[in-house]
Amino acid sequence: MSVELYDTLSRSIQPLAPSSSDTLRFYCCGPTVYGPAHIGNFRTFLIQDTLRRVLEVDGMAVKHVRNITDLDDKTIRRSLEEGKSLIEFTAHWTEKFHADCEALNMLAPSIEPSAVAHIPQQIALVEKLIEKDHAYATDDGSVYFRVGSFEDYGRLSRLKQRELKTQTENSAGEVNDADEYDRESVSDFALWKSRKDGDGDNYWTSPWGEGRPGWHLECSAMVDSAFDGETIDLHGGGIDLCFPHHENEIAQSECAHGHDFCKHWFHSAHLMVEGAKMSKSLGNLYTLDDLREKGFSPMVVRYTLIAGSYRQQLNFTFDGLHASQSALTRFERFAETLLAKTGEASDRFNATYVTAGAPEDFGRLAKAWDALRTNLNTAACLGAIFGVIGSNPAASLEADGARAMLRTFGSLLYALGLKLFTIEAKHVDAPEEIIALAQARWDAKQSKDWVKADEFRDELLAKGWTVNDSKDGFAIEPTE
RNA sequence: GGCGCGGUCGCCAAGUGGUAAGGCCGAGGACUGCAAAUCCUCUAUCGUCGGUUCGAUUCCGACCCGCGCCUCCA
Repeated sequence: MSVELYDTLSRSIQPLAPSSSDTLRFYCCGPTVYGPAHIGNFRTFLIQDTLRRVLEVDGMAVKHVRNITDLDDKTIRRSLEEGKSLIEFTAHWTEKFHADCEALNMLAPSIEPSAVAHIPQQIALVEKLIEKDHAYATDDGSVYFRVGSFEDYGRLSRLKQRELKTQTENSAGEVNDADEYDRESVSDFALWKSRKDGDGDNYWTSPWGEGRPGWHLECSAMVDSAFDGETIDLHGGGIDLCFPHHENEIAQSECAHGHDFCKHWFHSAHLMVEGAKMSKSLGNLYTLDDLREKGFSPMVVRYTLIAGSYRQQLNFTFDGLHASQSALTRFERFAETLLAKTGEASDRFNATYVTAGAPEDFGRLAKAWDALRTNLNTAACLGAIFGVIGSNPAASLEADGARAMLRTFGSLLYALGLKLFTIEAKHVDAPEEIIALAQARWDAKQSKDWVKADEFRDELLAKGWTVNDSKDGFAIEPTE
């Protein structure tokens, strides 16, 4: 059985396989680096990363390309506001993005092209489209794609050209005014934007004058560049990009090359936060750092973001985050139980067992592995793993059996991108006074003076500290 | 209006034409001086109404409700 995935274009689940060569060509629309990425962005990137890992464990070679959008209205505006060059500004946020990706245990893409580094390719693509009469320059030096010249336009999102042309206002109720931009049709979109005052130094010379590329064009050019203009096998992105971004990518690339742009489209649903649409004004737009400050480890965030069906909206809540934390702890307990049988230490678990090398037989965890290969059903996979954990399989295993199960469990964790034993403990240093109180309580406890010991505990509690005992000592932490 | 997704236990969430995985929370138990942590056990007939069928949560139809996209938001 190969890996199967829902395809937006055919509206059906299709097996994934490289069309030519033996490597799957996989392109993802990456982040716009004008600030820290939020968890909604990461949900999409994490799902893509998880799919890539599943393919890898399944034995398929994948060329994974994810671009950096460093040239658009937002990056230009923000960099100017901060008085930085575009390069300097976007380099900073690209670096931050990389750090977050690493924390979330995401594999680095095979190639990570940037829009600014592909200006000549973008200009060449526009020239080709003008040559073939699919694009036209306007008096102000902009170039537009002539949507009416591409019969298949709207195929991906199932929007009919006729309806697009007659649509006179957008969802915000703003009028789509064709005249303002000198476009032939309101549905025509910009390939090249002529230089505006607000662009600062961010303009390039082109056959149509100074200006900069349009956003949609960037992806088409980077796909060409990374994959030699060949048809790609799989293209991913958030569902919001389906129209118009991906529709426009298809139009540009197919009109320029005369062959299919992409075979299989992979769209992930959006994230809601506490039941509401994520937005800055609601104050529910979280970054990874926000959650870390609240004490949630990146692995807990990853678990939360991939635990639900990727095609369904995920409602991100702090309840959910806590649930993930508990679930991950149970994974760790399970691993520890098995490790106890093999006599290995838990700190070697990730390096030894969490690898892309798949066992021939997933044994009792076969159901969990099959779930991942069937349209990336992470929820069913996790459920199946817990089903096995609940049956306490370690009880009847000797060292060899435990090792085999650790290997299959580890492969699943690799595919899910989850590392165990990495949860960052909240470590808060207690003041002297608190430590003294806790020590006094411990001493009272040692002399079996329970009344006194409890008094000390109440006192600590009143001061906001909780004390927990273990076999040979105590730990204190701020009460939640 | 167009395109699309969804309504399953308090919360989250799989799934199948033959009588519902799993996680969290909660309850009970074990352990512990008491707690905490951990372990064990327990909790649903699947939005409404029709239809198809021996049998539907799963297929079809209608309806109700929630949500996303519809020109540059992952």
